[in-house]
Formats: sequence, C-alpha cells, structure tokens
Amino acid sequence: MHKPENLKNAGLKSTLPRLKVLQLFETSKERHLSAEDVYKLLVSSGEVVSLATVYRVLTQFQQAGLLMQHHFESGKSVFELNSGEHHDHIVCLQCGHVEEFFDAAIEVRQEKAAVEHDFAIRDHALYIYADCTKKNCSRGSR
Amino acid sequence: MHKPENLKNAGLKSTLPRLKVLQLFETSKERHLSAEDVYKLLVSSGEVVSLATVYRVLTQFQQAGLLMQHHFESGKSVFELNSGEHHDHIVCLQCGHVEEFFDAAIEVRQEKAAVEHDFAIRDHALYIYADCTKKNCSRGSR
DNA sequence: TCGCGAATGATAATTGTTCTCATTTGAGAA
DNA sequence: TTCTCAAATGAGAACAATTATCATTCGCGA
Repeated sequence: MHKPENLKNAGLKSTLPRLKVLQLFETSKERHLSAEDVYKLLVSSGEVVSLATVYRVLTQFQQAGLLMQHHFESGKSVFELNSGEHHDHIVCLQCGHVEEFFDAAIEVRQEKAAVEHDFAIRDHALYIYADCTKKNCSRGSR
Repeated sequence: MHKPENLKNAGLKSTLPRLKVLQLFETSKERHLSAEDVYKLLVSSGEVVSLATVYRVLTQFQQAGLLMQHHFESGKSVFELNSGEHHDHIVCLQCGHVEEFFDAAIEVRQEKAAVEHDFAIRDHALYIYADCTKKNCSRGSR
C-alpha cells in the first residue's frame, strides 16, 4: 500500500532510512510505535539508522500526513500510520497495549463543547487509560 | 477553604513550602499551573523554594488528591486544584489558555467504549486543542 | 527543649527530544 | 554513466522537563 511513491507524493526524497521506517510501520505487528521503539526495532533487525534520523523522519512523516502522532501519559510520544479515519485510544496502564475506537456521538459533543466556549477546534485527543485483559498483560513497558 | 488541616488530613506534615504551594493554587488567577509556573510565581513573590521541592510537593498533592494533574501537548504537565467534579479541557494552541467543560453524554459513551473493548477504565483524558478568542491571545506560552 | 525522622535545597543524573556540523547520498544535469 | 550539489544522515552535544542523591534543616511529639 505505502510505497516509495508515497514519499515522493509527500514531497520527500526517497532515502534508505525513510523507506525503512515506513516499511517498519507497514509490517510491524504493533501499530503504535515510539521513536525509541522504531530505533530499536530497526537496529535489532540489522539496519543501521541513527536515532536522530528516526526522530527527524517521524516528524517529517507526521507533517506529511503519513503518520499520526499521539501523546500518551507515558511521556514519550507514539506514532501510527495515518489510516485516514479518525479514532481515539484506550491505553492499558499495565502493558501499554493500545486499542482504537470511534464514537460519533463523542465527536459531535466535542465539537459542540468547543463552539459553546468560543473556540475554533483544531485537534483533540481522547485517551482512556485502563487495565486490559490480555493474558500476557502486565509486562509493563512503554 | 484549603487550610493546614487539609495537609494533615492528607497525611502530609504541614511545612512552609507545602503551605505556600497550596496557597498559590488557591489564590492564583490562573487555575492551571505547571511546576515551572509555580516555582516562578513563588520566587517572584519573594518566597524561597527549591524547584525540586515544587516538583515533590506537586506530586504529593496529586497523590493525596488535593491536585489533579494533566498532560497537555506542550510537553510539561499542569496541575489544578481538585474540585472533586470531573471535567475535560479545551486548550488554546496559541496562548495556552485553558477552559473546562463537562459533557455527561461523552462520559457515558467513554465508559461504554471501554466496556466494549474489555477494559476496566481507570482514568481518561480528553483535551480539545483549539484557537481561543481572547483579545490578548497569541502571546504564546506554556 | 530535645531528638529524630521527615522534608528541603542544591545539584547531579535521567529521559525524551532537538540541534549542530562534518560527511554522505540521491536525483537530475552533463 | 559520471558529475554536482542541495538535501539527508550520523554522531554526539545540547536542551528541557523531571527525578534522584545526599547533606542540612525543620516540624512535632516526648
């Protein structure tokens, strides 16, 4: 789905590090990755990329609309492929597992709240922090 | 409203720095303050408190339930007196101004989303980022 | 008033992220 | 294909927010 063309379309020169990062997001089983995650995954799969480059590329991809950036409570921000469909997140406080959801009613009420308070809404973040029920949960990370 | 008793009730020894911080939150016109804000406000009003102590006290107050902590996109976290009534926030991306709102319907739908995904909700954060209409907006801070 | 454990101050250490700058690379020109 | 050069990268320094360390000081009960 995402190919070098995507980089060109985004006005980004097609370089090795960029292709590797993009490919990682497309193939990783974990959809939400932090800069550190990306760096470690690349290194552990034998790729040589600098952490600085990972940060730069992630930021560029986010600005180009290829990735979405989120700020969970953990302190570090995480990225995910931009599916084009807005959604919010439920984050497990124990294992860091993230699940996505969308609720039209919530979206509507948010817009309403912004309007009522005389704000021009630009973006919003809804994070639900909870305990998930994964059998392998509680390994504590992220 | 909040007095030394509150500290004792919270199991915290009533010390000067703690009283000063608590008093600052009670009297400041800005309801949402970062650690840096608190530190600077105290210093500029002639008080002598260490930044490390400010961080410690804020954390203790938050754990004691006196303060609520929020993580806006700015990167630094902000605190506010715990009113006891849950509410969400609209944050101006330009001037950092924060407004509060509450929408029962949103709360209900969030709970529903968590249940549907088999999560035991522990906490949630809903931040709407927008441009406010304050005449003195756009000074850019926080 | 004394004594001791808890709290504080000053500063070093950590963490996540950005910046600097010398070196390398990709993509078009020759 | 080779050359050219701006753009991209790597390595490490620099930064900002926050936490940890540890010697000194303080609050509070005996």
